[in-house]
Amino acid sequence: MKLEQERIVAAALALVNREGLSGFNLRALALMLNVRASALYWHVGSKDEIVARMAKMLYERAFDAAPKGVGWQGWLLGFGRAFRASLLGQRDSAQICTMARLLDTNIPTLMERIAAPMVEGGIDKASAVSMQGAVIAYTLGWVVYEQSSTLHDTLEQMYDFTESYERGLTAMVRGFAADRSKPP
Amino acid sequence: MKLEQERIVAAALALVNREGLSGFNLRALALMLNVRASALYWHVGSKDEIVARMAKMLYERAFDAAPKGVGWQGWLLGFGRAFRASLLGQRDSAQICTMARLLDTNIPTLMERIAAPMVEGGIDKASAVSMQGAVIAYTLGWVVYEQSSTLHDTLEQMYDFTESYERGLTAMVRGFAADRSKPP
DNA sequence: ACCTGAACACCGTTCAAGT
DNA sequence: ACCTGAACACCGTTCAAGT
Repeated sequence: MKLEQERIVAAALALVNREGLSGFNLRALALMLNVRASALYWHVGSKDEIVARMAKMLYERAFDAAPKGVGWQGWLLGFGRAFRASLLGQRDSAQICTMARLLDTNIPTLMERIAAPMVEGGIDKASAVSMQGAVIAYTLGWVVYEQSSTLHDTLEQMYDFTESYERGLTAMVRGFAADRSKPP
Repeated sequence: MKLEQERIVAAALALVNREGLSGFNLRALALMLNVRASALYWHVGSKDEIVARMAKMLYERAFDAAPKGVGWQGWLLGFGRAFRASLLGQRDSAQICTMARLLDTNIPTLMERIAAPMVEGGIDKASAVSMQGAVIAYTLGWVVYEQSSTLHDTLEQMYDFTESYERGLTAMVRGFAADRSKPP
């Protein structure tokens, strides 16, 4: 039963990769699974829930790919890069994350797990979640523009996406480090 | 004729404020203007175009509200805050900006205008657009989570939105300043 | 337990026809 | 020039009915 949900989410991500988010609908999704659209409702509550699970998958991929044991600054940098890579690996992923209404049950566990490497590094939990949230927000927003069908080409000829993302990321993390070295 | 388009966009923003983005449809929008949905197509090309114009409005409000003549670092900080304020003043604004496919004609002029205060401050255009883009991305991403119906309450009890946004913003801008003081 | 078939209300968009 | 009325194809979702 859990397996069926994961099959649905995987098919949904593949469908968005092929057709784009605007071409993602339950009839086409059901067709990929050799089933009718109404059959999906046995395994999943709504289209919104599918979108939420897609977004969760993108966060988890980032968490799994991010290098561990590199200190809290290294973790912030690594998770940011891994999150961007996760998003760039999936078409319209930034839109998916933006419109996803993550389930209340998923949120605490997901945030705990992501902030854990920082707390272990000696950062208080409030600061950890706050800084982590800033890096995630920056990365998501960055990919919104990088994936924008109308903005991508124009932006690309003004600066290199990876290089500029990196500059913003390191600037932010360096600024956080400077912040924490001044107040005891 | 231009006036009609602005009336449509204003009504659309008001409708989203009342009903949310999911309740925003052309029949309801037309009703607000005492007209049928099909009549909108005389003044505007599509629903997507209306969304693009809504997003453009949000960027312009930020630009107009941001303080001028405060140096390039002050401009980055001021524009970031003004953009966040503009977004928070409109329901579901982050979603609007994310899904908006800005028209190609608007992009160059809009970006030129936003980067102009930095270029006047002695920053080369490529760096200006890059740093500006990072601040915009961070702010948009931040408000995505701040406006998220399922995340807002959980995040609010972990940290103060305004204070944490401010810490991320100043960290990034301070990092940019440190960057530029080292390489000549 | 799991799926189909048919239907429901709703949506963006088009277009002939009105004024 | 600007709008209406009616229609089109499509969508998420529900639910009785099948197996």
